Amino acid sequence: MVTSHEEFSPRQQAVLDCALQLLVSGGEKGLTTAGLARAANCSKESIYKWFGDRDGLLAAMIAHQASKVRASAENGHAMDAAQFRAYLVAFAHDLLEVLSGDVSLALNRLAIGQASHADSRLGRLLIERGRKRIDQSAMALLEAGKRRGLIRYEDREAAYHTLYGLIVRDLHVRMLLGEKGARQPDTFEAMAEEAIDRFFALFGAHTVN
Amino acid sequence: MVTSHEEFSPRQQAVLDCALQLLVSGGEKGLTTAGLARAANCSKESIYKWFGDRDGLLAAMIAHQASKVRASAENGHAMDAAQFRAYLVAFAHDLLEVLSGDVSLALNRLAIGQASHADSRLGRLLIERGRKRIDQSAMALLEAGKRRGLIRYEDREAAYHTLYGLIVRDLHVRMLLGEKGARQPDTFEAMAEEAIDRFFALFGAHTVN
DNA sequence: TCCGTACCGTACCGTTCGGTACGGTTATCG
DNA sequence: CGATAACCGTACCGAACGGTACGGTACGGA
Repeated sequence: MVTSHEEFSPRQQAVLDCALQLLVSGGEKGLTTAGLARAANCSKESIYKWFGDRDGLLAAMIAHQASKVRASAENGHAMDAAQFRAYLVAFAHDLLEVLSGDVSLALNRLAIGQASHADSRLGRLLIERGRKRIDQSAMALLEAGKRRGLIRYEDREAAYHTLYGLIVRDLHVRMLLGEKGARQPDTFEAMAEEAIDRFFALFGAHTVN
Repeated sequence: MVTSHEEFSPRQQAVLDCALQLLVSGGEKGLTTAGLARAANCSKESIYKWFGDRDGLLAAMIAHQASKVRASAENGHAMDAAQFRAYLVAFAHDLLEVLSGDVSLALNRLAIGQASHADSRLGRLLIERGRKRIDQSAMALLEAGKRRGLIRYEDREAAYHTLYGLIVRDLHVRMLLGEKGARQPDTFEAMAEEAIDRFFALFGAHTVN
């Protein structure tokens, strides 16, 4: 049983990467212990020794994937309005890129599929390890913008959730449902710009409210 | 194979309702042909005769559930700003109620879980039969508001998607992931009001842009 | 009354998958 | 060199599930 934040050996990480690839290509039904053992050139016995059981393997996959992305903690320096806006656009663009990624979609599908019968352990893990990081960095950015008088808001969380909604809309669910029209990364740039425009219209310091 | 829009006999509808209940309580793994036959007091043979195979059953469940909700086609009469706003708030509230419903969440989880390996047939069915209706009625409402000079926008779809994002934010995905904190229907009213406030701030006719 | 139809309940079959056990191989350490 | 440990590949087991077949029953129409 993988409890909290143990690190995995390089060999185990390779197996986890292989498992992620299998999950991406074949969905949950495409990820079997026998198939993983064959694809990763390891034995089923090792898989069970390392990860306990299948649920442990899934949890380890989420933890492993989450450990790959590092939070970008910058914007400590002074920034003007244009830079702040550029940061927000970049955040929006990155968010759309991340959410539309193959591995992200596969893991979210997996966790959502499990959410009904198995409590929601994977779902909580996914939110805790994957989303919280993004939320924190974005809210730090918002806080910096407010401190410099570039935006104004009462509730930081509410402002962030509004920003998120303006950026993502219903794209995430549509992509999760497999709608191909929703996955066009070449449109993300324009969508990011538009979302940030609207965000400034709502929270910009120059507006009336 | 259930092709397009055949209707189901009362007996078949009862079985489909039973299947939905099973899906809600146990997730996809909780819905087996044997279990459904036992719960619905019918034979497996009948299930296969009626719906072809398991996929046909799932598709029939989506079609059956979608056939329950009828589009509310009203607001043909004249309305003032307050009424228009009330309609929008009601739409937002209804949307949140629908998306947080047990059956809706279960079906979305099912379709999302299948989206990876089985093309995305169920996903397309869910969007086509469930969402399109909501989208159309909401956009008709927006159009009526624009015609009366209560709001202004260039692109109807863009305005609607923004409205959707302001209302739902990331609540849908969080509920799909099983996060309990996201499902608090007593907060939907306030969320709907806030979302519509922001929508008017962006698209209201009295604002600068 | 007889026949066909639709249906139920159960038994059955083949497959797949999670999980375990075992023999063989490599490598590190004393 | 001998021993212990880690690991691979394969075989194996039990359970569950999708799908099919069959006997029994109620009903409606000729």
